[in-house]
Amino acid sequence: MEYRGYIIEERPGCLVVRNVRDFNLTHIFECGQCFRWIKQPDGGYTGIVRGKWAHVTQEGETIYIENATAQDFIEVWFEYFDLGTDYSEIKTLLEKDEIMKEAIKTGEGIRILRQDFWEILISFIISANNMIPRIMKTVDALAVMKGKCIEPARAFYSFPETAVLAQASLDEINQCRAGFRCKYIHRTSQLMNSNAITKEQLLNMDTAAARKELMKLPGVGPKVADCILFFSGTKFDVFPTDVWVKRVMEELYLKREAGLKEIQEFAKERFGNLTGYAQQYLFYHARLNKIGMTDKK
DNA sequence: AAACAGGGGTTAA
DNA sequence: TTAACCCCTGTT
Repeated sequence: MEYRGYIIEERPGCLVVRNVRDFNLTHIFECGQCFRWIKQPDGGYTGIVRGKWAHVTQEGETIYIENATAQDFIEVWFEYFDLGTDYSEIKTLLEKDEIMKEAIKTGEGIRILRQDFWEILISFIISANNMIPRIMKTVDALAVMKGKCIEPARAFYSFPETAVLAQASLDEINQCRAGFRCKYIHRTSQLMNSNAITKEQLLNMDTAAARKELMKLPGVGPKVADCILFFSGTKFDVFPTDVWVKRVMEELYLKREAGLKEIQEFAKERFGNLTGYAQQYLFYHARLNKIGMTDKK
């Protein structure tokens, strides 16, 4: 059958999706936006989304989603992989910038996953001053501790519900080994459980206000707030500026050291309302090619 | 082998 | 504006 431009075919235990463009599993899963997809020996990735696991592989413009049905595609995967968005159009607009053109060449198959707001919030609190393998371990530890077991044979656990984390004691949260971030997880969970902030509220604010609102949560500063807004599909004109993005902007664009505010204003000027996507291509490009790492402290 | 640096920032001073 | 921060891995 056909669904919104994609040809989908149900096979036993597996879904085949054709006509998938601007899509590269490595670019998507290794560009730092998600923490629950693990590369497998067959080159595919196994991940846990909305309480269900899936294994995804790709051959050209065809993707195979193991443990998914056509109905799952319509209800979950189409949106999750942002398949309704034309990334060719985004890239064409950004490629007018010669530097960006290079960055896009590196990560041409990046797509911004539409991830769960609550899971992204906690995941990016954990990401502060941390590295990806450890963030992944910590998120998984939280899931094992407080999520639901969805596949005993492979120890797959869903991300914990807000109410469950909110009820956990700080001592319990500490067992996920997130260190000084545990107290942020603890307090933020309680605030979120009493609906301190909802995604719907943020959608109705402008980006600056939404950012400010998120930063009221413990453990959420400017960078983490931008990541939460972007990777939860709430706002797209943000420019999450971590050390990599700072370095790549300084090296390729500004040619000097620059502050956070300066970089973000420059990005807004240069990339308009596509700053989020621009940031993601730059981040992936900078990390893969270690741009900005030479002779910088 | 034991010490040390530093990591996809935030907080508190 | 700047140091401390949990934990862990990779480096001296």
